[in-house]
Amino acid sequence: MTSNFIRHIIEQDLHSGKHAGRVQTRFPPEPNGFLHIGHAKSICLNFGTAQANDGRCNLRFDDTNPEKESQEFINSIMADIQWLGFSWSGEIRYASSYFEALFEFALQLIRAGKAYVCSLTPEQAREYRGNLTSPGRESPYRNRSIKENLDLFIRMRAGEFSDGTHSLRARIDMASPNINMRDPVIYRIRHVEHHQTGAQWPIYPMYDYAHCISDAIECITHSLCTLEFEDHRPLYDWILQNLDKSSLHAASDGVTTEAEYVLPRQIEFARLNINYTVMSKRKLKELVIQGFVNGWDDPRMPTLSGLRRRGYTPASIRNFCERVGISRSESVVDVGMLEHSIREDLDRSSPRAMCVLRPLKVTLRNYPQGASETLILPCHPKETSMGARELPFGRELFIDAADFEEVPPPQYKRLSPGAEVRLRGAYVIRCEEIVKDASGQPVELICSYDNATLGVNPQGRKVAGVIHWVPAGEALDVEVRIYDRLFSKENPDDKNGGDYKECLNPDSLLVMTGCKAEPSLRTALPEASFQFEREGYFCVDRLDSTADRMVFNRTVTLRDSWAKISS
RNA sequence: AGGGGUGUCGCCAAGUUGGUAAGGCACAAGGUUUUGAUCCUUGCAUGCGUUGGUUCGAGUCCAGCCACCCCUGCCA
Repeated sequence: MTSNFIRHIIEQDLHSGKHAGRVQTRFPPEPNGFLHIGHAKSICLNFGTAQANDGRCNLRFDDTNPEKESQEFINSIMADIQWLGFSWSGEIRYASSYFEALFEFALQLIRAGKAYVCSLTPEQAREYRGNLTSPGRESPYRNRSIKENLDLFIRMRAGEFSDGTHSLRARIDMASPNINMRDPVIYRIRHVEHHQTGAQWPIYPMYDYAHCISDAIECITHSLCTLEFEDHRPLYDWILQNLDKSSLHAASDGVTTEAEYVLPRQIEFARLNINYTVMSKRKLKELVIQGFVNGWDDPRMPTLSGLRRRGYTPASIRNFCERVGISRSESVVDVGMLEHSIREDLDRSSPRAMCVLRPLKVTLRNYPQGASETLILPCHPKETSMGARELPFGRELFIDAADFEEVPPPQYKRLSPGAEVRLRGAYVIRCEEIVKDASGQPVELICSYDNATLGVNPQGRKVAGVIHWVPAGEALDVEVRIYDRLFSKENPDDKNGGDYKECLNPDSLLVMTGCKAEPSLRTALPEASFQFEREGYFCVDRLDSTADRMVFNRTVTLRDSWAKISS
């Protein structure tokens, strides 16, 4: 476990006794889309930090903008977190369940002269805000009396005003070089139903206002978020510091005594980027809505539900996140790192099987007509505890067309005319004749087998190549979906390259039908992973696979040093 | 032009009082192997954005410069 700056901060806090040894984090998604692997980094960080320090981690839906949110997303987020292997502390939290408290705190700010109702239109407000280099101007409503502000704000809540006519603003500093401090809006009027609170509220708090108070209510000690919120930290602190601390404590879930009640600290870290994919919810949503992929859980998507369907395991994703680390520098992680993580896990855990993607018939002419035998193959080369499976062997087989070359390139170890190759777990065969169709394509290989080579190497010669095969009669007809990266450019977000959708990889999905799988696969359950020997890791599609038409998704290929040599 | 950040090997990333650059991925070369897989061994930054300075000694301290990222939603 490599160290990082957040672990350092927590160690220091633990050492100084800042929170009396307490570590409380939270994962605060907005339910406006599916979780992706970038969220996994945050989940692992937040839940992992709590776990490592005997602390707790809440799941809190940051649901302050009902227009974009829905219960469907809440459900998927909960499922994904559990699938990843984490469990939140206590009940699920919602920022919306703090609406009443949030309203009371707003009243408190107004009474202290720290907030006012502004009646500028959104357009005017933008104009008054100034820009990056010039300061803003104070709103003409900035000096309304406390009494008037109270009256107006209460009427806002009562639903007397239409959307956008008024807003509640924090009274900070219109000349601040930090634009977030130029009297930020903390409440807006929105006459829309909320997925949790229904039609109860015509006003909704803004993120900056709701988030810090929600943290304080939940007695969060370390509020971990991504770098883009760095500029918001002064506002986060301002709001909490301008509220009466004992009233915050009173509204909190009461874990600590008054003396121990410490305000949460926001700490930012760099978000995860991976090459050959996009990581913004907006773009992922666009891919779904415009039909470039088949839903949020399309196996090509970097969403957790997509990765799951692709065959990624929770452990592989957790290991990946650990490997990538936490820092404050923006970076782009090579997708090879993710692939390494899943290969590492699946190599250890998945049983081996054979499946021929592009069947080429092989007839063993010296194998007795009508005869057959049953071979026993181990399910894993190292893990003997995984047992063995049976495989029928006979005169007619299928091998993969990719394992035969009529004119073999240098160093070729597979089958070619006159050459010998080992059938995995079975005999050594020699290719003696090629049967071709009208166009000259090989359709069948007539071979001989050496019946002295079952389980032993041939005498006096070395057979270096080993290829996979299935029995022709008993093989299962299956569909195999070959997935590749969704984008063909390393950085789809690169503005110079035009719209990110222009570099979608046209070959990101290849559906192969008529593939031949060994019969032991018949009982494979949805989501089960296998290594199809010499091909890669595949899983049974959890949604589309049926007993009479099994569907396997390619999770990732095996490392392929031959591909490097041969090209 | 203002504010906030970041720059250590092709990609991530450690480096906590200045003492002479962890680890992972990738890559390369060997070895084992009935998966050209796995596994094992070895190699891979006299260099830490850059230029100066302080010091016996600097990735770590100081100053200047350069590059890149974020900020002008009543989004989060």
